[in-house]
Amino acid sequence: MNDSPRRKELTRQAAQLFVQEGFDRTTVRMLAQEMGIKSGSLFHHFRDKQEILAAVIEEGTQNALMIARDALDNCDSNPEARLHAMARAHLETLLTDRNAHVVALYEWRRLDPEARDHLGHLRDAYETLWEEVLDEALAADLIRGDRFLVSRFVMGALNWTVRWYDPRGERSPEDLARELIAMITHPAR
Amino acid sequence: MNDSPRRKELTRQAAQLFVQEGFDRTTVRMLAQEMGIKSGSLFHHFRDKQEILAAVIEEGTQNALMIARDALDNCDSNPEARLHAMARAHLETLLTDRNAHVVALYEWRRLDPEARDHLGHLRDAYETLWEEVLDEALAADLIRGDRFLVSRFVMGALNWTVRWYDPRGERSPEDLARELIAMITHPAR
DNA sequence: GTCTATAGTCTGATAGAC
DNA sequence: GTCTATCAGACTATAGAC
Repeated sequence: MNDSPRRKELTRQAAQLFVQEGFDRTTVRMLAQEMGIKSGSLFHHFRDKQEILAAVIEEGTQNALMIARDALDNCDSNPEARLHAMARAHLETLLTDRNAHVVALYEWRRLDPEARDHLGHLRDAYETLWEEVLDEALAADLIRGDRFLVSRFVMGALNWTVRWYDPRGERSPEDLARELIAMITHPAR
Repeated sequence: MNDSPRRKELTRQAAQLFVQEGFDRTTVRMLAQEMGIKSGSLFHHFRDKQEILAAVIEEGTQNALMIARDALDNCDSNPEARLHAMARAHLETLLTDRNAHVVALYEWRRLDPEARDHLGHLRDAYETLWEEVLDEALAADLIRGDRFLVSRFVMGALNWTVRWYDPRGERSPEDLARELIAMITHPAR
């Protein structure tokens, strides 16, 4: 539709509800209430409920991509540092912001085919970034295994944190990143 | 309610739909059609939709627990063999049967508080099994790290396979288990 | 850009016949 | 144990006034 600041703010609020309740359980009335408007007014900003989901997922993936690129640009160039930067960036978008990126990962299946098609390249760009960093780690013998499987196992371990992580606990996303890297890397010999 | 063979069969069919569509999107009419009856008849077997979910999750967790115990009873007693048996059992209940255990993991949040309370001990028993096996691996220096984090990372890597695994592909659950163990273990030195 | 009002559909669940 | 018929409520989305 458009990408006014207003729409951006509404998208941000929708993301929070989608994480809390799940997309299917979130009604347009709940969304409108969260936004401080009536449900009818919502459809001035979004064509339908699907479009809200697409906006959230686009926002979440774009944001994750940006933060990951930033982190990679500002860390040491050795494979371990890059791996750690990538994992930390991923966890921070999932656990600190706790919003749009979670929706992108957990509600992807709810996108209709057209939206999935339109957003596929964004998702691919993010996954490619991961695969590059993992390729470097594999080439340096920091990790061992099949590239495809390693990337999926690592992403799984990271993405599942959403289910158990307690932000009020004593572990930071950075702690988690460090521990995961320690678990899967073979120290220099 | 009860646990007749009929109810067991209906539960099995419900599990399949819950995996395919998600609990929220699955209507009682869809469930009834899958079962070959009309929607009104469904409520002769289950009090309400919630009870169907609870039945599926109970079945899925109990089955996973049974299969895991079997696998542990019939494998070598060294920590690596036990870890492998556990991972393979977990993946087989998720990827081969592709049913109730997936629902137990992915729709747990949809249980109402009473059901969650009633099924909590089953879930705990299964997680305890995992922690025992991981403790042995940690004690043997096969894996390194914090017990809590290691168990969650491993379960995350395993549980996430549901999202990308293609049963028609060339990798078996056993292959996946072997590769995951290889990734996280430090070979004897 | 937001409101009120409501159309039209689908939902989980119940009642009573067979 | 299954059926038909239906209720009452919730749902997404629209129309038109302001």
